[in-house]
Amino acid sequence: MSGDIDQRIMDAVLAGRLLPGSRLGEQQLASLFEVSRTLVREALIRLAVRRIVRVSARRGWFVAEPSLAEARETLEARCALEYGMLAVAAPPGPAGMARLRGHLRHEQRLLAAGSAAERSVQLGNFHVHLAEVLGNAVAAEMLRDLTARTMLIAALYQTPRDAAASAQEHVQIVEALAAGRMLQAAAIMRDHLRHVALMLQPVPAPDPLAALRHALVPGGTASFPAPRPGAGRNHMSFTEQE
Amino acid sequence: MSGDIDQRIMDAVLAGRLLPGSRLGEQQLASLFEVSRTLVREALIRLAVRRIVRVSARRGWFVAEPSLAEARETLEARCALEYGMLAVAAPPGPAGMARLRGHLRHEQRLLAAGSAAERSVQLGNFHVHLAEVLGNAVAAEMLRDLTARTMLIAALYQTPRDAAASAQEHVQIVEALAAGRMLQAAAIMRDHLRHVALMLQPVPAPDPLAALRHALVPGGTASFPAPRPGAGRNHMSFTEQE
DNA sequence: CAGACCGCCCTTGTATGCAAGCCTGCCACC
DNA sequence: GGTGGCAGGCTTGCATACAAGGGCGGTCTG
Repeated sequence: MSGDIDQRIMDAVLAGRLLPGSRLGEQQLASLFEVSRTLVREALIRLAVRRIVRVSARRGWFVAEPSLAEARETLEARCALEYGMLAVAAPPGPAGMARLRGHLRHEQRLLAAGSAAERSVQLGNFHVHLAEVLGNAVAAEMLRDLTARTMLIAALYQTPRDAAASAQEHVQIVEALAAGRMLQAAAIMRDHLRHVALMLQPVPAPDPLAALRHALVPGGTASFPAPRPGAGRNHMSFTEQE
Repeated sequence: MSGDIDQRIMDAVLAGRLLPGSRLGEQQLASLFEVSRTLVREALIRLAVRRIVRVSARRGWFVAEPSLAEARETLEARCALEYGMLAVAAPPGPAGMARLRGHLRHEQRLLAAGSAAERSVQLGNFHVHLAEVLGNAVAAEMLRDLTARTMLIAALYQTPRDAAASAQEHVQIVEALAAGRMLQAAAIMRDHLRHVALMLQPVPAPDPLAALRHALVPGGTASFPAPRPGAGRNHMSFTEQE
């Protein structure tokens, strides 16, 4: 299949098994998947268009590391899209509401007993499902990519935000939807995403040069670029399941 | 360069030199650009992710022909995104306003003397520029693709809508922005895009089997899929400029 | 001993070769 | 004359071979 390898890599990213900056060697992946470099390369090209990976010419492929500015713009774009989606759309029908409520139950289940990665993924999927329920597959697809990028952003910049708080805001959105108050739902969504954006921390990761940099530049923090977590280090841990 | 071929093909699509359904043979393009099939193929793969082209396995590559349902969803997604973008963002600064006004002048110039294709492209670019002026490059990039897809949609379904009307609505949006009335601007944008959506005509093209289909299925129109305009026919007309 | 230079190795970039499938047009047969 | 089958050619799909470039380590020199 065509999108097979894409999905395998995507899954690993979403599950946090591949962190931002992880190296993705073409030959390495080809051996792992037992195909030629051609198919791996095509998959990586597709993922690059979606901004999940990036290629540094003749150096290698890496899981994307969105800059802080890009992170903020991504969340702002989500804010615009999802706010507008709710403000413009008609309230979902009973079937749609049932589906959303089912997803909320799923979220609660994972809050009680689930890995952090699972929780994050499903909290993101809420937004995709919402778009689908509102009848817009095109927006849903855009959100699928945007939420995936949000996972990378969270891995880089997000302080351990309480997943329960996110889930609670999802509940409020669904309640507003149930009452047919689309503008209220939109407003909650806007604040929800802005909350996430406000939680972004400029300092992305433990920095091996932190002590030295601090000693040399006690006041400013912007003089030296800080390397990404494990940039150049190999985070590969696919843990194939078969 | 990497995105070189992509852009050449994209330009041809935007200019209307490549219509929806046009065949894009790998070897044909490779000869034209004087590269191997590899690079052409990679470019086509990238464009496929962006939904500008599609591949039918072992049959060939074609310029995308969005279905009517997909067309409506694309416009609705744009509606959501652009409405939300305006509703959520802060008013642009003086430099941004100047840039928008400059683009409006450009539109007016093309209305007076410009090809239909040029007009359409620049009317679409207004939306991209707007996103950039509002400080969101991520949304701008999404809109770049969405407006391109809108060109394909227009080629398939749009009745000759007066370009002047669109341009006039752009003027109104910029005026609202200048007054700092973001919600008003958002509302105009929403209606603007809904106007376009309402103009979509279910019948995409002359259908050589229309008589036969009508004779066999007088009531329903959904039993037989209708072939796209010139499906299988070759619309290639790159008219290289060099 | 420190620093700079050089060469090897590992990476991606590009082209090409071969395999597989589909469409079309011809031919034989009914 | 019409219809079914078959084969050839043209298409993409995938693998592999080769080219080009950068990083790193060793070595040589000051």
